[in-house]
Amino acid sequence: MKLMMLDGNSIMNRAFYGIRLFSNREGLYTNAVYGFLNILLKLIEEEKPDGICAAFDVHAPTLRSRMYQEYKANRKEMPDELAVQMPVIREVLEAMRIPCFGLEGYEADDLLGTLCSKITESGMEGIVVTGDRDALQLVNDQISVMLITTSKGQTLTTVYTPEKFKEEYGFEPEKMIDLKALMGDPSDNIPGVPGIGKKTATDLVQKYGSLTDIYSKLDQIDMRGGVVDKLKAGHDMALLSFELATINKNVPLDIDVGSIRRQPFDNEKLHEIFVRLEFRSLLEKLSIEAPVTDGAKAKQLQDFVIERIGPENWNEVLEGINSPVSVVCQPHMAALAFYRPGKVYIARECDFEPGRWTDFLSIFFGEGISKYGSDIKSDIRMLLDMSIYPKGYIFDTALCAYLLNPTEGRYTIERLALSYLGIQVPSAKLYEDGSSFNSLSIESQAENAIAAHAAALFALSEMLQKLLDESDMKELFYDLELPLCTVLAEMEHCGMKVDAKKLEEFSEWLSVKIEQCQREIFRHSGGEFNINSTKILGEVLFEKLGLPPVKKTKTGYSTDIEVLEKLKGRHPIIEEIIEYRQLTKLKSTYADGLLKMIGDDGRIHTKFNMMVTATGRLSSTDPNLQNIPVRDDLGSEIRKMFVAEEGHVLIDADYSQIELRVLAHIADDKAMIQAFRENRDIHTITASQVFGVQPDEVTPELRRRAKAVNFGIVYGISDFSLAEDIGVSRGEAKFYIESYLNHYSGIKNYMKQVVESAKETGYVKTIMHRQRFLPELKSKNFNIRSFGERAALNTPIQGSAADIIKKAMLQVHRRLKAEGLGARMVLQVHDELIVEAPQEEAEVVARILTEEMQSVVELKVPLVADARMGKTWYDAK
DNA sequence: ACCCTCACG
DNA sequence: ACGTACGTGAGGGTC
Repeated sequence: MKLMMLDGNSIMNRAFYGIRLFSNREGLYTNAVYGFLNILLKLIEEEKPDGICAAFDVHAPTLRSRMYQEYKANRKEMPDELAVQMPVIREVLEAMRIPCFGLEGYEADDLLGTLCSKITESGMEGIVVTGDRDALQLVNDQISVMLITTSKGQTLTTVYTPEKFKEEYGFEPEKMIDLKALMGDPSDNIPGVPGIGKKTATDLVQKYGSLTDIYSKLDQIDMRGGVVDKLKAGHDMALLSFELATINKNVPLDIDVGSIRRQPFDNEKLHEIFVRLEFRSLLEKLSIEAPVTDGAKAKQLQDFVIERIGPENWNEVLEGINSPVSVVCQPHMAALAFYRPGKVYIARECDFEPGRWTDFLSIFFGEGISKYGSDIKSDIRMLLDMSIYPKGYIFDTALCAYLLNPTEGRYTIERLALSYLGIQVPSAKLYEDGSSFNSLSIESQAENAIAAHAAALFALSEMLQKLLDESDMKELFYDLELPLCTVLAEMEHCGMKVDAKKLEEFSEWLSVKIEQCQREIFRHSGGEFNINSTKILGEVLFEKLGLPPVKKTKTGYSTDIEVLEKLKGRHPIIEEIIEYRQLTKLKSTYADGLLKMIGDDGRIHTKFNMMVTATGRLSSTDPNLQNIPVRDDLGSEIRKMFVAEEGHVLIDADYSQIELRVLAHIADDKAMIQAFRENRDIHTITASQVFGVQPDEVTPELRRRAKAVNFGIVYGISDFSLAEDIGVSRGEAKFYIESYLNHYSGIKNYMKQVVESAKETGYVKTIMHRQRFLPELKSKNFNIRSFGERAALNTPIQGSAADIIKKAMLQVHRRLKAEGLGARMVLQVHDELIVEAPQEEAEVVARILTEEMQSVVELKVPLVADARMGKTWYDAK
């Protein structure tokens, strides 16, 4: 009979600090609960205990706090983000039928100690799980202690048996108390003997035994560093700390340890809790199904028949569709399922004659059939790749859920069904692997899974449409985001032409340079090593070569560009490393990275993601074409490899200062509005105002500083960071900011007002009503809260600029189509649009671009866009 | 899986 | 007194 005893507070603490902070959609922090459960589930699996229980601290004066009043006063307060999770874990443990103990006036330690002594008496076995080394004093032949540590995000467990303890510490487990008495516990603010650290304390206990022994043999102690004097002086402290470190094993706790047995979880309750906490992976791991009795919705969703569509009946079925259906497409489009209330139809390519499949798809994806989808941009892209031009999509659950809360991360049918409907649908993996779908039988898992997804998608569409109707984002969704799906799908489908040969040559040239550079580095360091490893590079620079470490990271020496710049001139190796970094970055990420992505058509087809950013921007992946080098000469060579098709040109149009213009508009700042209306150089004007000189007296250096201030304002500035950035003193930076805000008083007011309003409502909005929730603003943690404030300031600016260029994309797309041009939009880079156009359309297209980009919205300042053209992206920029 | 570094707006 | 600018994605190393 083995009983596992959890130190609730301690494990929650480890979990909290071991995992990055996250919360559910309601802003309830859940990371510690999540981490706790992962640890617990792993332990249950590995240790297979017969019984489990947990002990918690109860807020009340404890014996320890009475003994040592400073103890309580000095003890670090539990952060609020963790405190709110304590009742939640209690609730979860109750649903798992794991008894929790807490007793006023006693700490969890003491309860565990008492349980252990009961176990020892009754001849059972016990294992204490905790993150607190104090508990090691409980180790004996029947009791082991599992110590949980988190290091670099990994959770490690070490089981201490008497043997293991002795091996590590060199004395018996119960002498742990004597050790603590001498060395104290800095994390708990227990003092120990002043001047005696871990090393000396361990030596003392090993050589002389218990605290009593040590003090009775003081005259025999032969150690350096005035140890004996320190012991004499700290005697009282040692006695007090001994008391504090001793775990009470005789708490009045009326429990029969033998009766604590594992019981089946209350799955219904767990399901309810996990849905609320959004612990989808745990639901899956524990195979907890939704309670079927959970209302009509769940029933309706399981209440459908599956009908196969084939060559013989598809015409008839499609003709009978007169209301929206929800469609789930399988990757590669070898199969699809669609739902109308009560019925799921499944169509598979393998059931159709060659060529007939696309006929079917063309009709199904025609205007006549209204469709709900999930991530329809991807579906449209797939269809375009099959030369089908889909129409009739009227809703997208993923996109809608993203608008409702853009910081959630993923918006799959599975996840949305869980959080919006409280329903578990089978994993999409069952049908997403196309190869298996073609070989399955009617009742197979994959078929049921895709059908269940289609059904859930329908219910989700109805629910999310309602939520959208209640929001003020209907227009944003139906007139901007939804139509943009087609535009982006077309851009992905079209792709950008790349000169593979030139790119390969560049890669080879880089290889040669890298080798030279590497040789130089090895020569300077006097040996070979992996320059890519920051760990080893740090050792070489700061230990072997003895250079001064400028800055540290969490895990060691920092070797980033800022550090290297500071070390420049102190050793010739530094410049070589800077060059090496530049060359290898270019080769691996850009030259070789892009070469891998060139398709059979000689073009690169990036993916534009609409549901990633917190602000409403797009992002680009596989490959990322939004971060192609431009800021330095060698890097921008890459842009020469992006070329226009034969007889075509690239036209690149970008907004001038869109974020500052948006800021001037939102903040309604008279001075900045005027500057933009007069079409002045904003950084020069800023410099003139902040530094009190005439505009024509603004030196390049002053303009540079003003530019940094302008950027800083947009990001939510601090004097410290601005000082770092432009290399002036903090005081000077502070003066710049104050001066700036005095001249731009509208911006000063805006900064104050937007944060206040966000704190009140919990969210911020863009000019087109895109919203972002900021639960961070409620945090008691200064850093988290400050982050929330900067995000509150920045999101309306960055997000409104994103709204604007998205609308511009729709208008440009429509114009190009309406005017029957052969030009195609191929790329968007946040404030920049790139179009590939037949040579003869160049001038017309350049004009369309600037016209449409400038006219999307009427702000208090003009929007300005400039277009350039060339055979390569380099030339067009 | 996470960290560091570095590319972009 | 805190710790230090917003938003992204990719590659290579480490554990």
